Amino acid sequence: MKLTHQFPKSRSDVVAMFKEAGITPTHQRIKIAEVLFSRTQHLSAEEVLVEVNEGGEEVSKATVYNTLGLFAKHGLVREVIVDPSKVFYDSNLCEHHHLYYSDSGKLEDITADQIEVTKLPELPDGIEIEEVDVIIRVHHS
Amino acid sequence: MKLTHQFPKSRSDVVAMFKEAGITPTHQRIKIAEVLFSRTQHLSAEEVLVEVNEGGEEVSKATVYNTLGLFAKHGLVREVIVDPSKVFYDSNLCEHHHLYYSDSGKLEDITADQIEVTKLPELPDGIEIEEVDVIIRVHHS
DNA sequence: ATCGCAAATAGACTTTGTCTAAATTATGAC
DNA sequence: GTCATAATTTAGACAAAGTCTATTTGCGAT
Repeated sequence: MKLTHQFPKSRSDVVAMFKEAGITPTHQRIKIAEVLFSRTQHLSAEEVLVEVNEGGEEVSKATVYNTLGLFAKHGLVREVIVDPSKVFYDSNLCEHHHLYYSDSGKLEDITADQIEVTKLPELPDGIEIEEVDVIIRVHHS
Repeated sequence: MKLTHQFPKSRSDVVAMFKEAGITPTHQRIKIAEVLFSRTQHLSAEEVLVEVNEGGEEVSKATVYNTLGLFAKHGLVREVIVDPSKVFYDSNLCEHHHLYYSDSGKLEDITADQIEVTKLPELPDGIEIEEVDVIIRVHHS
C-alpha cells in the first residue's frame, strides 16, 4: 500500500503529493488538502469552503473551486457526479464505485472487489477511457 | 418488442403511455412528449424548452421542468446525470448504459448486451435498488 | 532587493433549476 | 350544460452552484 492511501494525511504527506504532481504548495492548497484528506470522504465544494474557513484563516470561494478542479485534473481527488445539484469530491484514491441514496443524498463507497464489470464495449479508434463509473442508486423501502 | 419502444411515437402512442401511467394528457405534456419521443435522444430541459416553443405555441419553463420531473417519476424518461451543469432526459426506455465524451459533452447509449455487471454488493435490509448506472467516461486521445 | 509570474481574491455575473401566487383549464356532480 | 372544485400552467422572482474578471498578493529566480 502506498503512503498516499493512508488517512489522515499529514501536512508533509500533502506536500509530498503536491511535489509528485507538480503542484505548487501554497498555503491555501495545503489547507484544502488537509481538509479533504483528513479521512476518506465525499465533500461538495461548499462544504470544503465552510470547513476550510472554520479556523481563522480565509480561503476564497474562487480559490476553493480552482483548487478542487486542479486536484481533480491531477488525479488527487475524484469528481463524483451523482447529484444534479452539486459535485462531490472524493478523497478515496483507491479504485472503487458508489452507492447513492437518492432519498437522503448520502453517498457511500463500494470497494472494487464488490462489483465486477466483466464486459465492456469496443470503442472506436482514438477514444480513450478515463474512468468507468458504476453508481448503484438506492432508496429506503 | 412493446409499442412503447417504437420511435417516433405518435400523439396516440403518447396518450396511451400517459393513460397507462395515470398521467392526465394535457396539451403541454403531449407536446413535450412528442419532442422527447420523436427518436431516442438525450435532451436537457433547456433544449426541450427551446424545441417545444419552436412552433407557435408556448410552454413555460416551469411546466417543462415540472413535466420532465413527472415523466421521470413515472419511468417514461430516464434522468441521466453525467454532466455537472445539467441533467439529460433520455427517451430510450430499453435497459442500457452510457458513454460520455468529457471533451465534447456528447452522450451516447451503450446497449445492455455490451456491458456485463456480474457481481453486485450485498445491500442492507430495507434498501432497494432503483437503478445501476454504468458510465464510461472517455475523451479523444 | 526586485522583477516577473503564478496564485488568490472580491464580487459581479451566468446558468440551471425551484418556488409562489395568480390565472387557466379540466373534471365530476348534479 | 353549469357550477364547484381540483389540477395544471404560467410569469417572474428567487436560490444555489459555479464561472469570470480585474486587481492584488506573494513566492521564486536572479
